[in-house]
Amino acid sequence: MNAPLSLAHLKIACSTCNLRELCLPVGMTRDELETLDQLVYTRRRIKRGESLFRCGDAFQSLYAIRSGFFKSRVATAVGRDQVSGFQMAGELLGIDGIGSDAHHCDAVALEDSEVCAIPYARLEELSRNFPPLQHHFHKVMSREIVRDHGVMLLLGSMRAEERLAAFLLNLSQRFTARGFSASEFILRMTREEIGSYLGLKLETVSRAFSKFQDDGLVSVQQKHIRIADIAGLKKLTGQGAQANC
Amino acid sequence: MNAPLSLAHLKIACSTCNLRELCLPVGMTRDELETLDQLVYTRRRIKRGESLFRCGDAFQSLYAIRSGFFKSRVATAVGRDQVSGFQMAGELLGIDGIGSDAHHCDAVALEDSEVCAIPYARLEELSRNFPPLQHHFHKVMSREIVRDHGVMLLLGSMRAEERLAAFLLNLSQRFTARGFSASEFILRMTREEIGSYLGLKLETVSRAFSKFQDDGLVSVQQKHIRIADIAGLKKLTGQGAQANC
DNA sequence: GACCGGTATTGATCCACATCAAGCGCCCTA
DNA sequence: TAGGGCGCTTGATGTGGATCAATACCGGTC
Repeated sequence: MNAPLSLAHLKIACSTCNLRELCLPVGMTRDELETLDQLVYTRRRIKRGESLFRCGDAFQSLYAIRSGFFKSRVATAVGRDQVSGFQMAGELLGIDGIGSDAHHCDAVALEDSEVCAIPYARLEELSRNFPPLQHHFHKVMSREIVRDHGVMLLLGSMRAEERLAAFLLNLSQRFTARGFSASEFILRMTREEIGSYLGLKLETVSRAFSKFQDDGLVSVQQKHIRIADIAGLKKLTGQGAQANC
Repeated sequence: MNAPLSLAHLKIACSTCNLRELCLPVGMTRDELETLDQLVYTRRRIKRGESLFRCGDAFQSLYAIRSGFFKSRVATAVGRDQVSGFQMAGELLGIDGIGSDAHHCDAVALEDSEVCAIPYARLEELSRNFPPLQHHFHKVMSREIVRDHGVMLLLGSMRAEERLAAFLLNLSQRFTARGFSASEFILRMTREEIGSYLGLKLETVSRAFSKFQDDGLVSVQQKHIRIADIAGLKKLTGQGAQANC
C-alpha cells in the first residue's frame, strides 16, 4: 500500500485548461492566467480506490482535480470514520493540511482520476505578488467553511429524506456547473458512503431512494439517478439545503 | 434592533495585547508584531444579546475577540437554524464572509464583549508584504475547516452523551489555553444553544448532564460546571473527539 | 420580599432511524 | 457462460432521542 503513484511531468497550463472557469483561475484575465501557469507543473494519476494522500501525511501541495471523483474521509482513534465530502473536477483537495503541515483526512479516488499538484509554498509566494490569486484562494477557503456549515446544519437538524434530497440537489447543481445534465447522472459512491456523509446507515439511504422513486421524485437504478421532479426535491428540503440570507 | 454599536478609536496595539499568543500574532517576533499594529485600529463593544454582524450583512472586516463570548448561528429559509460554533477571546469571527462578500451567519454576543475590527482589504494587503502573517492567516482558516470536520464527525456518528462529553472537553481545553481552570467554568450558553450546536434537544442535553453528575464525571449547577473526572469524559468519547492520525 | 419570565430538570410516551436478517442483482473474473 | 462476491433492497424488530407535559429554579424587577 501507499505505493508511489504515477507521476508525470507533462505540458501543463492553467491558461489552456478547460476547467479554468471552475478552478483556481476563476475570473482571471488571459494575462493573469499566464502567470498562473507557473504554479502547476506536475500532474498525477490516481486509480480508483487509491489515496491521493492520507491522514498524517506531510502536507506539501494542494491538488486541483482535473478529472475524476474523490471522497474525503476523517477518522478518530477508535475506528469511527466518516466521509466529510465528495470532490469533483475543478475542486481543490488538501486545504485541511495547511493548519498543521499534515493532512487531517484521507482523499480517496472513487474513479480513475487526475489531479494537478500545486506546491503550497509556491502558491503562497505567487499569491503575494499576484493579488487576484490571493483573493481567490481566500474565497475558496472561506466557501469551504460555509459549505461545512451547511453540512453541519444538515447533520444537526434535517431528517433522513431531507438530507438525501439536499445531497442530490447539491450533486445536480455541481454537475450542471460542469456542463453535465442536472437531472441524470451516475453516482460514484456507494450507499454506505452516502450514508456516512449524511450521518445515516446505508439501509436508510436505500429506503429513502425507494421512497423518492415511489413518490415519483427520482428514478433510481443502482447508481444511475434520474431526477424527475427537482421542484419536489427542493420542497422536501424546505428550499433551504444551503444557508441563505 | 440593529442599532449602531459603540465604536471607539482607542490606542490599540497587537504588540501589547495580552492575547497575542492566541490571536493572529501567534508566533511572531517583536519586530513583526509592530508591523501588525498597523492592521487593527478600531475596537467595538458588543452587549450581551447583540449581534456583531448578521447573515447577509456586507463583509468588510474580520473580528478578533478581545474579551467576551460569542455564538455563530446559520439559518435556512424555513426558520430552521443552528449554532455553528462558540467563539472566545483570541478567536476570529467573520471568515465566512470572504467567499461572497457577505456574511453567512449571525455572530451574537453571549456576554458583554469587545472585538478588534480587522479591515479585510488591509489584511490582504499587509499579508502580501508580510509572509508570516499570510501564512498564519491561512493556518487559521485551514484549522477552522479541520474543526468543522470534527463537528461533522460528532454530528454524524456520536451519541448524545459522547457529543456532550466532547463538547465539555473542547471547552475545557480552550479555557486552559487562556489560563483559566480546565475543570471549573461557567457556561455562557443555554442548554438550548448547546443542543442546537450538538444536534440535540435541550431536554437531551439536560438529561446527559444529569447522567454525568450521577456517574460522578462532572458536577453541574445550572451554568456552573466542575469536571470531576476528565479521563472518564475522554473515555466516553473514545479518546477521539478530534480527528487524530 | 413577592412576583414573573426565561431557563432547567424530570417523567411518560412516541417515532425515526438503527439494527438484524434474508434474499436479490449486477459486475467482475475466469 | 458460469460462479462468486459485493452492493443493494426490503422486511421485522429494537432503541435512542424527540416530543409533550408538568414542575422547579434562578435572576431580575417592582
